[in-house]
Amino acid sequence: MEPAEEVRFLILAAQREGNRQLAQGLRPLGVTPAQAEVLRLLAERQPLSMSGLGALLVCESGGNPSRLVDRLVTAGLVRREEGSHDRRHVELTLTPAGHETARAVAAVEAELHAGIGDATAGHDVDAVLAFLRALVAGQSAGEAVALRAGRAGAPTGAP
Amino acid sequence: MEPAEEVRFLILAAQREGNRQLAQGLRPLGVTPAQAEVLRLLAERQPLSMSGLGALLVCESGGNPSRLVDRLVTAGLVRREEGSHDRRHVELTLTPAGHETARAVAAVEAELHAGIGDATAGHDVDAVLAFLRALVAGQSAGEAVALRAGRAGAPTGAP
DNA sequence: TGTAACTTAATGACACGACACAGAAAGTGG
DNA sequence: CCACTTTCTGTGTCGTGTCATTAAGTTACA
Repeated sequence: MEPAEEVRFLILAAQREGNRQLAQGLRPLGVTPAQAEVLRLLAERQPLSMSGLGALLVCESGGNPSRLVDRLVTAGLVRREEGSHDRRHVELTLTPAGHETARAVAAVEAELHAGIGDATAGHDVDAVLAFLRALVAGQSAGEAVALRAGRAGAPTGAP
Repeated sequence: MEPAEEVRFLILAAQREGNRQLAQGLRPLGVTPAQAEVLRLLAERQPLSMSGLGALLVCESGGNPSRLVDRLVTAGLVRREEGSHDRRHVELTLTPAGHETARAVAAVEAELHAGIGDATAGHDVDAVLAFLRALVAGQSAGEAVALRAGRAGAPTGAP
């Protein structure tokens, strides 16, 4: 199997297994991995509009996460209010229950990250980070990661 | 952002963008990335049972890909026949149209792999492969990749 | 032989994830 | 003030992914 193909399949496999593991850890909290990402993002950058949230989400690269947010509103974790000076905008904020859940999510994520660190001990993480950053440079999901990691703007070759 | 977390998000981003790109390339053929994986697998290892296929698929790590195969049967690309000596088994084979589509899929994949090679030129692919293999070792999707790549059996630490 | 355990595939339920389209609200030119 | 364009959000549709359950077929074993 050619290297690029194996990279592709390994990335797919890692995403699937990581997601499955995260979903299992989050199940007691009653949220899914995608919902958890919204909660963590709001906890850090509240308030956000729908499209502002969409630009920062790594899942759901394209359009609007309306339906994703819908379920969080229904679950009582997120508040959705009309913007005051522009009624097209929506102001998304966490409810107290949402804050609580976001803290629990952070704990589950920390556990997962520790597992990743253990499984890959002895490997050159920086080389892997550089490789993956180059792979997703200039694509919307890649930009979202760059924004989240504080490497905003032009990450590699996009002016 | 802590390294393990960035690895997690970059893997998610890479999977999403890669899938989007592949889906776009496959659209003229009328198949999705998941369906393409089935076609390529059958082209190489025909015939396969439903669970045999499931064990080799990187997408859909868990159970049986019945519904995935269903659509390929409906599209006339895959034939599904009852096993002769065990009627629980199913024999999956490609139709002539399926063979034709599988060849076209291979061309689209080659294009994607070339793009991956270009985007990551100058990086140490072997280090990345080793990292990712360690990350998914012992998990079903990881085993599937190991089987497909010919590194069957105990890939890293699983006896 | 007869039945319990196991394997295999199908299916129901729920939540994504991507695309395309619809519709309201703000800004813009005349 | 009125059409026109742009921006932002909501929604329909299709195809996964995952888990749990069901049903049918086969094997093991008393």
